[in-house]
Amino acid sequence: MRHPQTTAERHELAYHPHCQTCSLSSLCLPLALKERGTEQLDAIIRRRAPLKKGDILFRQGSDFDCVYAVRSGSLKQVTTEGSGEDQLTNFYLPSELVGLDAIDEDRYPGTVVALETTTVCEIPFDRLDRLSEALPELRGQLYRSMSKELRDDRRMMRLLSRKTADQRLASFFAGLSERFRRRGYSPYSFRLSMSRADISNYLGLAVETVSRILGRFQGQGLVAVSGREVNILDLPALTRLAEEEGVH
Amino acid sequence: MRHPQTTAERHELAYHPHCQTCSLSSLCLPLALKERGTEQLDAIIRRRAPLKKGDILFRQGSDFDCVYAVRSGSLKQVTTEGSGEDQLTNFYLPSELVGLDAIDEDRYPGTVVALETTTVCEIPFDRLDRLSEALPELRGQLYRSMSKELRDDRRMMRLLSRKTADQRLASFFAGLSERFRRRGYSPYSFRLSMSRADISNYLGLAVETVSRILGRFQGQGLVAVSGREVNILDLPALTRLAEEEGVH
DNA sequence: CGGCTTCTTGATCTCGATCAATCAGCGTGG
DNA sequence: CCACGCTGATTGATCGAGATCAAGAAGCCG
Repeated sequence: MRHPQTTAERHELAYHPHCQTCSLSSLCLPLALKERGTEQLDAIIRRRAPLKKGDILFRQGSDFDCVYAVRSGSLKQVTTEGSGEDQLTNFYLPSELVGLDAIDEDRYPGTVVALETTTVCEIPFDRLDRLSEALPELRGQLYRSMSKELRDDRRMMRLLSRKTADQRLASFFAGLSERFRRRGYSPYSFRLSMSRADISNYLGLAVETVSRILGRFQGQGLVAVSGREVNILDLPALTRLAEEEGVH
Repeated sequence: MRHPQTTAERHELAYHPHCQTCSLSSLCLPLALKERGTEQLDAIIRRRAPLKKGDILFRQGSDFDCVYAVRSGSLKQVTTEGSGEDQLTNFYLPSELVGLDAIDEDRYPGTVVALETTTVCEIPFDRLDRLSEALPELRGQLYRSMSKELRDDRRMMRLLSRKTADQRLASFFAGLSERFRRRGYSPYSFRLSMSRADISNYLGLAVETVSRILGRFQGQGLVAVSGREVNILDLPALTRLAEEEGVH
């Protein structure tokens, strides 16, 4: 299909992703899949039309049928409980799987919103499950994704229950830096797709606190922040601060 | 095997559990398995000798090979990071699966300790995984278990980042009550297997705070607590308090 | 430009941590 | 059976990190 001519063919190129040619395949579900497996996975995946900033991927409480792999961009998951305030429970970056926490109750436990222009691969879960029967590597990768998310959650609980505001911010930036590095982007210079309000909500702090500490970090020469543009100046110090023990 | 005579037979009865006769089968992995599947699952499960209070099921960092289903008793998972203080990330009650967060890194991310005399079923994960290939219901149950743990983690994050100390305690008791109810025990009267220190660590509070609030709850007629003996007097009020919105 | 939202900065107040005894439970050995 | 010592639980007094309240400043888009 070197010279796509028909609209059908053009549509196919535009909306049907190929794991084989995806730059994320070494981080995403196809990890460890042989060619044949990747093809089978390809067959059940659809790429949704790109989401614009603020667009909703799915709403809290709606019926679960698909998990999504982030292809580009980023999203946040927000849970509203009771009469109450929202809780931002996760940010999702390329190659990460969204919606795994919906399997148990058969409905999405939070609303997922694009933070910028974002493309995702849509994977019907029942077909993924059936495919995982025949492909042990795929099954393993699924178990591993969920297990990793569990571990990350535990780390987050530790952050929320034991770390000071400074340590939380430091962890957040060190974590982002590491995630960008893994994905082949600069770990030192990047643009935040989330607002201060998102960050503070996620870290369990007030917006004002985030702002103040960012200012302090700037003064200490740890980072240079201008709006959403971030330059990490002293990653080792940041990491040290993030891991440094309690206030005891 | 009505009259076990040989030591081998007696050993078999003592240490080889049977999902078919286990009172937890409707909550645990065999959920939704047909007879044949349950037998296959039985074949790979071993029951470990009972753990006594304080015994360690596995240590943080040791190689992952088995997940464990709690049969009776209870355990806590504790993670030590850096030079630092422990973080209690989970309590496990009968029918719950322990060790799912170890799959990704192939080592246990925390130490799991028995809080009282506890029996567990030991399930080699590689065999469980292979069995899940042939038994879609088992696979589904595994996915669901992990998914549920993810959801519970998100709820915990919400608790840690948005709830006051009173609300945390109220959530904790309401949650325990519900878990006991599910398992067929009284939701109103039970014995805590964990210490105040465990509770406070889990909830991200100081021991003194837990103690004080427990006293206050007692005064308000919400619960009657004597040592580790708990009587829930006003569950609706407790639930209301737990869900009640922010301090805004 | 003007009307937004988002971000920063400053002043005050509060919840829960910390410090410090005291108390209760409980196993151990005399 | 009781004194002793240890660990865990309660209670009281103080303090501080970070929330909240209250303005400004700076983007951002029509």
